[in-house]
Amino acid sequence: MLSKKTKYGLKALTFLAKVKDREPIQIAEIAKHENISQKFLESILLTLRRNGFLGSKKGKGGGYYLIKEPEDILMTTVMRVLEGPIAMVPCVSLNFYEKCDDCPDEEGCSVHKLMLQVRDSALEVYRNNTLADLL
Amino acid sequence: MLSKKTKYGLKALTFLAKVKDREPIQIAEIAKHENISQKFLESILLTLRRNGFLGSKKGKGGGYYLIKEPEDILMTTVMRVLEGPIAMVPCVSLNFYEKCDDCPDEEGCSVHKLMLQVRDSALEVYRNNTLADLL
DNA sequence: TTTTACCCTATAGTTTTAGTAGATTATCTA
DNA sequence: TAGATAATCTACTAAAACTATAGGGTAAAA
Repeated sequence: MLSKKTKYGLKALTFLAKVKDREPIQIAEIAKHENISQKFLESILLTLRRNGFLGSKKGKGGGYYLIKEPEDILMTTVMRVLEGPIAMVPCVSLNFYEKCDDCPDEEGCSVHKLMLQVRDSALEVYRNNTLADLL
Repeated sequence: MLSKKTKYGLKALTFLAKVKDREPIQIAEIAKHENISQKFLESILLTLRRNGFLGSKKGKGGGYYLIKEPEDILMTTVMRVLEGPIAMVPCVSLNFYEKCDDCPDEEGCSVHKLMLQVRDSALEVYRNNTLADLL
């Protein structure tokens, strides 16, 4: 299942991508427009800022704004930041690899075999989609 | 993330698919061979039996055995039984569809758009793999 | 001094991953 | 045929992890 964190994060990004002249939008406004718990959204926007997608401005007239062009925001990056590994199993993860402790033979593992294909197919989708494609 | 339930279930299925003449294998043996908690595996095998993948036999010489040919066991079915919906969001699920309560416009939703592609790509993988392909 | 993002903590709820205890059924043996 | 044994079956419980959200205070910008 996609976490609400990711869902909300994606919605916030697409919302901000539509804003004219990238002027700052307040958390409250995004939350209201997208039906998101404001406090939850707060933490999501924070991680999006820390990971280089958004900029922020404090005080009156402040808020969040996109600091990249939507065309340059790949879904692979967004998903990894918000949702974590794209692979469904650590032993087939490119960026978060970990050996299964219960599995002696990775090459002979049926789960490994299947999940490798699933990872590749998901990866292809995410690589072929930028934020601009979702608008 | 893939649940351990699914992971163990897949491992058990591939293990049983390799058994000569489909003779019954005890839970304990599968659990030991695949490093799985026996009691947990017990409940997994039960749902696999209830869903028509396995047969069981009680008493001495009893155990579980495959009742279909591995070539006839599609991963779509297995995944839906063990893991649940293949879609990451209910609003793009074929078998478990549900409307998002926070989302007024499904067609205009960026998450919907993206997850539809992810679902289709995953579905293609699962459709192209039977249990036999994992051996 | 108001407005906004920032930061930390707590918590209710849910899901996952088991573990415990015993009932039930089939087979084997005396 | 009776009883012992071997296995699945069932239900309940529980610990742990994760998710989603709320509260309250701090810092910075206007």
